[in-house]
Amino acid sequence: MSEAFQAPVGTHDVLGAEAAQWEGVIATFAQLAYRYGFSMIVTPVFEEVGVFNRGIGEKSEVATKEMYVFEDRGGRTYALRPEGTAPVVRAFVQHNPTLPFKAWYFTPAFRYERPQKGRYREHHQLGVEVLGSEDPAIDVEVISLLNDYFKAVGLKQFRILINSMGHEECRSKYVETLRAYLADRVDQLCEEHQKVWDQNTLRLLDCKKVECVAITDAGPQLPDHLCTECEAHFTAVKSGLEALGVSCERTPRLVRGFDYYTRTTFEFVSDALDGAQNAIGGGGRYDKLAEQLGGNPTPGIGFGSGVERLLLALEAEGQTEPLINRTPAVFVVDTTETDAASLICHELRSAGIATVRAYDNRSMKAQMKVADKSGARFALLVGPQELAAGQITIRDLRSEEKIEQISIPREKVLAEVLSRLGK
RNA sequence: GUGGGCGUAGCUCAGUUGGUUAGAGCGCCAGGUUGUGGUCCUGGAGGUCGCGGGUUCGACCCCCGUCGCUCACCCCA
Repeated sequence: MSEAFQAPVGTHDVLGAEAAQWEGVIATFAQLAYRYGFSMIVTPVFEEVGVFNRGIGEKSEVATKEMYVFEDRGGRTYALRPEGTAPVVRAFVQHNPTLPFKAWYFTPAFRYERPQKGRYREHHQLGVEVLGSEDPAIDVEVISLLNDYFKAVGLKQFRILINSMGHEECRSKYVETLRAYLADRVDQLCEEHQKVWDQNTLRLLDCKKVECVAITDAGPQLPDHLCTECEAHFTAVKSGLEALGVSCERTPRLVRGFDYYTRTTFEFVSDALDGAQNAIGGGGRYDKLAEQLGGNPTPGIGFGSGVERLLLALEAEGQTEPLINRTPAVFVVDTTETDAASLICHELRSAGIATVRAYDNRSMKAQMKVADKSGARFALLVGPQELAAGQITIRDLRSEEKIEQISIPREKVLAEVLSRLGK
């Protein structure tokens, strides 16, 4: 046992019933993103470290302590992506596509942290990015998409927190005011922040310690420092969402971990999940990011949503049924030791019917047991009798009381199965 | 990075104050039913008790270390 390998710390294999759930939530997202006019984008899982450092902030927790950074054999320094936005913006800058550029993705993300419930070293995100417009209608569309998505997968107990960081100027003015205010009260902060309060001052707003909450509550507030344009933008987003019947709570404390955010930021939180890891999706505007990554100034907005967290939230709400059916329609039982099963399977599969079978010439009883467990609707039986008579026996595996089973000519099997499946 | 809990069959777990061949349920395989699943009955396979060291006449049990899992802090999806 000690000789066998296992998945690295903080990573997980997804298989079996869980995999069906993954397929369901991913397919639902892809479908919805298509409806909203997004195309899929695939970018490398690793990038030059600068892509992340410049975007999410060199002093941010994620960049300083949590990135998987490595040097390749050519001496280049790369990082495994800790989040999904920066790579998309990098690709956008590189290819300069027509605007607006709307892309969705499904990607793993890597952060070197201590794993716990709802937090892993490798997790997966579904997300979208829109580049090329600062129209509040886009903010509305992006938030509405995520809202529709969570509803589509059956999530009920979630809320939307929204805030505006203002553009660069509002933001830096506010940070200055806040720092000045805090400078006189450092000793009243929580132990941890007394040491690091001037490193990333905004993050202090996110501190849950009573000391910090009390001080920041009494201090200068972010909404009071927005310029008229930023406040107008925020108001437009808010009313746009209301028009769609999407309600959200303005949360001045909502300060997200990446430096690239400007103006709108938002977070979807699940009330079915315990406090610490309750964010199931989050994002915001990043109007300066394209520039920071060497492109033309281009506003953008997007979100990332954690698949593992979403699944935890669904489970916490008691919803464990996959959104997609992955049980086969037909199971072929063959005891003739010929290629009969192989031919039937191929014929049905070619006609679009999910068909499975047993292998290794097992007894009919054994094959029937496997058929039962497969969840297939029908079993097609071929034994020496059927082979000699040119027939196939079709048996309904779902009939609970009476056993329903008839034999039909071999050449009529496809038509019979299709009609029984209502196709 | 810091702290708590836990590592016994594929899974969920028992295992008496350390005492001889380590158990159950589920799952798996075979048979009962010489061609037919879901219920039932019988039998079987499967464990170097995470790994390494120590204490002891003797360790799954006690001690130390290590690896892993898990929960929390921090941070975030």
